[in-house]
Amino acid sequence: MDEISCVRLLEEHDIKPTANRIVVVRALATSMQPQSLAELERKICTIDKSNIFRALNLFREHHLIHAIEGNSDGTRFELCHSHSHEHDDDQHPHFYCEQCQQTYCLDYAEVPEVRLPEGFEATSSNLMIKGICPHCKK
Amino acid sequence: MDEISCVRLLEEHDIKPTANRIVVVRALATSMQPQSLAELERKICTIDKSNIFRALNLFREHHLIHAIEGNSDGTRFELCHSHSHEHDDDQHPHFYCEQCQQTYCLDYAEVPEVRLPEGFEATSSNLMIKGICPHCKK
DNA sequence: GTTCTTGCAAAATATTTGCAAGACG
DNA sequence: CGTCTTGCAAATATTTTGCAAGAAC
Repeated sequence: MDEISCVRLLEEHDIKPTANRIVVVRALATSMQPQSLAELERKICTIDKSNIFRALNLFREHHLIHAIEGNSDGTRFELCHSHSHEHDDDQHPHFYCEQCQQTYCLDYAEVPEVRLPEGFEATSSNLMIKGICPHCKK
Repeated sequence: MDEISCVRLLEEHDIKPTANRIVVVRALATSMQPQSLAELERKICTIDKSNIFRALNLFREHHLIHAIEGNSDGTRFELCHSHSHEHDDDQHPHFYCEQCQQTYCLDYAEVPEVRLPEGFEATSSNLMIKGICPHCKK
């Protein structure tokens, strides 16, 4: 994804496209897998981690990215596929390789609905499958 | 759960039932919800956190408890319902209340199978639903 | 000038390990 | 004795905040 597209993406989500933010979005956009703060920190050595952190929080508030938890190692982030500015309706399962610790998106599949007991109200759901990926299995 | 049952539970999983371990299992057994290390630390003020930590790790290795991730705040632990010593086939969804930060077991439901791409091999899965619980909704 | 953004440092948390003393057999 | 367990301290890792300098408007 080029710089122009990154700027547009930020603006679509009402985020002022500063130099740092463009770099962070681009790092997310060009990653095949959801990235953790630590991974981004390693990739983007020109920007301080506190600013990557702040950018991620901002992106999250503006529904540009969403967090994926349950990876064993920290939270990871990926661009929302849906373009809604209000909420993120794109929630697919993920696969976490216990060997190489990569998180893969299983975006062909849906997270199935679970009937909740009376009074519970869901806002999001997260299905994490763990195991060994093809690359590590060999 | 009384002390005798706790001892038996430990022994069934080939864990030597020391005084500390009995206290930790009991704390887990008498909790309605999965507990985090921090919560256990607060409940069990007689035992150092490093030992609670080591007990939890040991229990996990012996498939007496399993970890539940994706709570936003750290990992939580609950007794395995199945009595297998080899692996844990009891994997039900959980509900995390974003208000009170409690994790509820939805143990009436199953975590549905997701078809994985060629070469991926699953060992466990974890479905976490977030939202507001009845108690906080009022 | 006022507000927003940035980098650095450091606070606050959370997780994990080292080690010596003690318990257990 | 030798092994396992425990408590305390401290190392690590992770997440988050404070603040002053600079950029943007």
